[in-house]
Amino acid sequence: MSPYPGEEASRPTMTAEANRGYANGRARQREILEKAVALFGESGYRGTSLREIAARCGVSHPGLKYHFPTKEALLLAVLEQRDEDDSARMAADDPVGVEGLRRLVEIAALNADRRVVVDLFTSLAAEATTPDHPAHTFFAERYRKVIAATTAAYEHAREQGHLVAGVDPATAARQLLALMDGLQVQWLYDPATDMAGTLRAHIQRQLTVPL
Amino acid sequence: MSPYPGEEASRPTMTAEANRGYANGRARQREILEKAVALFGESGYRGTSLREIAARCGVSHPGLKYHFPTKEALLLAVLEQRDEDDSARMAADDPVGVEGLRRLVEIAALNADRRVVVDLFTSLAAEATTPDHPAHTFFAERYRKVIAATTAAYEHAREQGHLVAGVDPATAARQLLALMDGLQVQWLYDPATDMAGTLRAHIQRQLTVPL
DNA sequence: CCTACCGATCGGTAGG
DNA sequence: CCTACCGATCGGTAGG
Repeated sequence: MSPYPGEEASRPTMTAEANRGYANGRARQREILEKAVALFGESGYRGTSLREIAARCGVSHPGLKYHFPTKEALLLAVLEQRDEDDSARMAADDPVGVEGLRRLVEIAALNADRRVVVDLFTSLAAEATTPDHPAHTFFAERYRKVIAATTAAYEHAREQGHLVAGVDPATAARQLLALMDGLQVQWLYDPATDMAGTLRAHIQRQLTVPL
Repeated sequence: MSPYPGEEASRPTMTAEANRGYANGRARQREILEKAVALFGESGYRGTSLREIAARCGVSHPGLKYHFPTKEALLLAVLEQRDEDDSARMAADDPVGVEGLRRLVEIAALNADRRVVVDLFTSLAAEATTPDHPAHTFFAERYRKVIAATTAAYEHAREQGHLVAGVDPATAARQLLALMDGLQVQWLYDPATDMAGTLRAHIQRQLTVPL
């Protein structure tokens, strides 16, 4: 299923030596993804060259293409890997109600130590608003899903009587996620920006219980 | 003062014909800026070539450089022009208190008909978080100024007794601007997003008077 | 994984 | 404003 050679291609006739080579290949792939995250975040997708990424990994640029056949494939691999990491970090698959909102504040707090990741999503989300950008569908889908999940969290909070009267779950969800995105940009320009605290203050004003 | 030749250079010895040429030059400059706004917004600064902009204006790319000596100069001219337009749109130089907050909602409403402008600021603000980007200082300064002005508006509202207890002006200002930025990204992905309405709902919850 | 190469495109300059 | 050019760099490919 993987679109990358050297991974599945050698699997059927795998010997001990091929297996070691396979493990090395995986490590190299992780290294490439790590460097790509940093560079796509710093300079965007369009502003980053495969040669730059390859150089940071100590390989030639066709060497990089041995692991990821095109620049676009590398981009999508980067985004999918980051999404998986974030999902793992969210622990529960569908945190619910006030607990779900608390999770978002925790993520904002964690992000203050992950500039490369914040840089990545901020840069690419803005770059990919054009429909023909290779990451456009990824982000359009991502916004749709995250807004839906956050709306559900607010709805659950309302059912529990934890929501201040007059707060509309769908509107509140869009506000919360817009706030997270906007605070990340402010924080990139001014690291003194308190992302988690500012977010917490916003949510607390919508709740009847302590966050 | 202008860094662009063909504008001041010919001024001292201006004849009727040179004057007409000068007027044509100004019109051409406006056209270049207009096309540059659209392309920088669609593809970012790094993703846009001078040849693309020039082609849309029907000139050669050295022809474009006759008006703007470098790509960077063109970028800064675009940003300065947009800032002037927005300042003019804000009418009063320093809208104050609740009236100042209302102005921000009005701008959000206007922006729903100015995709190119929203695209421009969203793309460039994200791209320019790197300190060596030519627009970095512009945006860092812009955030600083806009946050200060919005904080002042909230403080004025508080003095008038229009602010709900517990709303901190500085925090509220950062929230409001983050919300605007984040909603613009959501709106670029989903034009059904109600930027002005969502913003208005947020502010209304902080006020003791109707917005 | 490498070297060597491709055509395309970039921002900028020379010279008029 | 133009044509013609520069060196640099791009993503991708050939062939091993």
